[in-house]
Amino acid sequence: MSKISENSRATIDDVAERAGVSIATVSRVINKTGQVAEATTIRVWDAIASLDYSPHAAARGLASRRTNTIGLILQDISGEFFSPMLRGIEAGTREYGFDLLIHCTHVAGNDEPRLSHPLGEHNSDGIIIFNESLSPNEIRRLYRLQFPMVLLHRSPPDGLGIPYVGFENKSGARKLIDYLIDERGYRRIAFLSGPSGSEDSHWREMGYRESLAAHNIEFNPDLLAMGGFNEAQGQAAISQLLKRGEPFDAVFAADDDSAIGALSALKEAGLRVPEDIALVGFDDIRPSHYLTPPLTTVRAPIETAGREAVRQLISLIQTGKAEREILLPTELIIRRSCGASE
Amino acid sequence: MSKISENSRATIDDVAERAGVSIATVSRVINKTGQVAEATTIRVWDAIASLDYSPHAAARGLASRRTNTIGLILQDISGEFFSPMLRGIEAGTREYGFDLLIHCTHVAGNDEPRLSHPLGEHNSDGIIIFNESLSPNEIRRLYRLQFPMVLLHRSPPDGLGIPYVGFENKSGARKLIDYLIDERGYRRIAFLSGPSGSEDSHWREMGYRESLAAHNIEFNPDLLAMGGFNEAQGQAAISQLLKRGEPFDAVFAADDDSAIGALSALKEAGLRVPEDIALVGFDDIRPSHYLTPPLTTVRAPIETAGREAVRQLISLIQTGKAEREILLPTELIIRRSCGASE
DNA sequence: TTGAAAGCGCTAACAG
DNA sequence: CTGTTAGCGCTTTCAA
Repeated sequence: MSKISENSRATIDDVAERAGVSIATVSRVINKTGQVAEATTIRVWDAIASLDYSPHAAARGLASRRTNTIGLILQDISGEFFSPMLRGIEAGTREYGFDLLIHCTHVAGNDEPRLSHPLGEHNSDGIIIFNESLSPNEIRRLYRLQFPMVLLHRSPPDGLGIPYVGFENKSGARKLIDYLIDERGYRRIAFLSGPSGSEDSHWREMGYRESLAAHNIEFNPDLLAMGGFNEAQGQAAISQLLKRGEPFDAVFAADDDSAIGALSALKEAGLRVPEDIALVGFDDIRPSHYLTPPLTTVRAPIETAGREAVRQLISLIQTGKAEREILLPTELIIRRSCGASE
Repeated sequence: MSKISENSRATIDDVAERAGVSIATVSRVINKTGQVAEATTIRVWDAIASLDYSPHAAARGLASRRTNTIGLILQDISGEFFSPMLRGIEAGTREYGFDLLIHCTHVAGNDEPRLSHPLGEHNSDGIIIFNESLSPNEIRRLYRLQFPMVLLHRSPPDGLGIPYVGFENKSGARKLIDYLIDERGYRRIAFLSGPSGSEDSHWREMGYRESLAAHNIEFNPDLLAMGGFNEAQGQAAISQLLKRGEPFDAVFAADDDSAIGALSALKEAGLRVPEDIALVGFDDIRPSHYLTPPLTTVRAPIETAGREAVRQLISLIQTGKAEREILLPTELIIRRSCGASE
C-alpha cells in the first residue's frame, strides 16, 4: 500500500519517490531553478500530475522566506468603486502568480492584548494600502522594515519614498468645471466634497477652485457641502445646502456615489436636473449612465489603477524598484445631467 | 547589540529571551493553550509589544497544520451582487480571526505543466465556492480529501454531503408573481432568465411557473428570454423578445442587474414602465431603489448569506459539523416599476 | 545534472 | 506551571 493515505496530501517526498529522484530535483523542476535533464523533468511532472500534488504553501514560505502572496488593506467594502478596483487587483495578482489576501480595518475589535498586524511581513511579500486604511504609524513601521508597499489613492505620509498610484484628479476636475462654465454657462457651482481626509476629494476640489479662478469667479465657501463619498451623506449634504438658501445652479459632487445621493436630494426638493440645477460627478461608476438623467462625470480608470498598483508592488518585491508616483489620466464624460442635449 | 537587526523580524526566540521564558511558554500565551501564570503572561505580552512581534504565519501553519485562512473561489468580480457578498464573507472571516484568500477562476491561463490548485488543502483550512466557479471534478477531489467546503448559491454535485447556503428563491419568486397577478392584474408575464447553469435562476423560474399554474395561467415558452445576470445580456434579451412580437404586460427579470438592462431595452423601444409594461427583479441590489422608476423586487440577504457561509465553514473546520442546507428567507419589496402607487 | 542535509519559525507532545 | 525537543514540508547551499 502506498504511503499516501486516503485523506492526507501527497508531499514532495511522495513525488520524489514516484519519479525516482531526490526531493531537491523535484523542487528544482517545480521552481524552475537550476538545470534538470529533460527526461527527469518529464518524469517529475508526471508524478506530480498522477499524485495531484500541490506544494504546501506554508512549508514553501518557511523555507524560501517568500509567501507568494500580496495583501490588500482597505477600510471596508462598499460602494460601486470597490468592485472594479478589486477586479483590477485580483487580475494583476493572478497574472503574476501571486495569491491575494484581503483585510478590512474598519472595526476595531476587542481590547485584550493581541497580535496586531493583520497583514505584513509575517504573511505576505508586500501589501497594497487603499486610502486611509492603515495608520501613518503602521506605514512607518513597515517602511522601517523595508517591507514592500504600494499606496492606492493616497500619497505617502511625511515624505516617505513609498510608491503610489492614483488619478489625475485635479486636471480631471478642472476639465469638468471648465466645461460647465465655458460650454454650459454655469457660474454658481456648488462643491460636494468627500470625507475630510480624502486626497481624491482634496485634489478634485483644487481643480474646481482652479477653474473658478481661471474664470474670475470668486470661490464661495457657502457653496461647499461636506459629503463622504457615499449616497446617504451626499443626499444629506445637499438637502442641507438647499436649506441654507445660498443660490446655485450646478453641483459638482466629488464622486458619483455622492452624486447619486445629491440627485435624490434635488429631486426630493422638487428641483429638476438639469433644468433647474445641473449635476456632475467623478469616477463614472456603473450606475452613472443609467441614472435619470444620465450623469455627466469624469471617468477614472479604477480597474487600471488597481492593476497598476499590483504591477508596481510586484516590481518592488522582485527588483526592489518601482515608480514613485503614477497618476492615471481621466476622461470627461458628458451626459444629460449637465444640460447637454444627449 | 540586540540580535534583532534593523530590517529583520523578531521571532519567537527573541520574545522568549526578552520575557525570560522558553518559546513554549510564549507559544502558550499567544495561542491561549495550556496554563500560564498571570505574571508570566504579562511579561510575555510586554515583550511581544515592545518587539512588535507577529508570529510567522508559514511557520505556524507548518507546525500546526492549520493555516488559519479560508479561501473564496469565484468566477469573476462583477455586478452589484458581488460587493455585499464579499462584505459578508470578509466580516465573517475576520470575526473568527481567519484570513481571507480570494481567487477568480474565469481565465484559463497558459498551457505549460503547472500546479493546478489555486486554493485547497495546501494553503487554506477550508473554502467557500461561489456558484459554478469550481468544476464538479475538483469539488469531488476535495471532498474525497475531506477538505472543508461550503457552497454558496449552488447545491452539491451528485449528492455529496457538502453544506450549502442560498436563498429561498422559489418562494420568493412565487410571492412576487402572486402579487403581480393578484394585486396588479398582470397575466402575460415574461421571464428573463439568468445564465443557463444558475440554480438561483432555475428556482426563481420554478416559483414563477408555480405561481402561473396556481392562477390557471398557461406557461408560455415564447415569453422566456435568456439573460445572464448582467445588464448587457438583459437588455439584449428583452430587445429580442420585443421583436418576437409575442405580447406581454410585465417582465420578471431573474435578477436586478438584468432588470436594469431590461429597463433600458424597454425605454429604448419607447415603452413606459410601468404604464405600458411592468418590470420586476430579484435581489434588491443597491441601485434598484434609485432607478426610474424604482424597481419592485425581492430582497435577498446577500451579505447575510456570505456571512453564514463563513459560519458554516468555520464550524466545519472546527467541529467537523455544519448544517447541510441553509436557505435564507426573502422579502417582497414593492416599488413603482410594477405599477404600485408609491 | 543530481543528492544529502541543514535549517526556516513555529506547535505540540512529553517530562518535570 | 514551565522547559526540551522532535518534527511540519519545503528550499537551498554544498558536494559530488
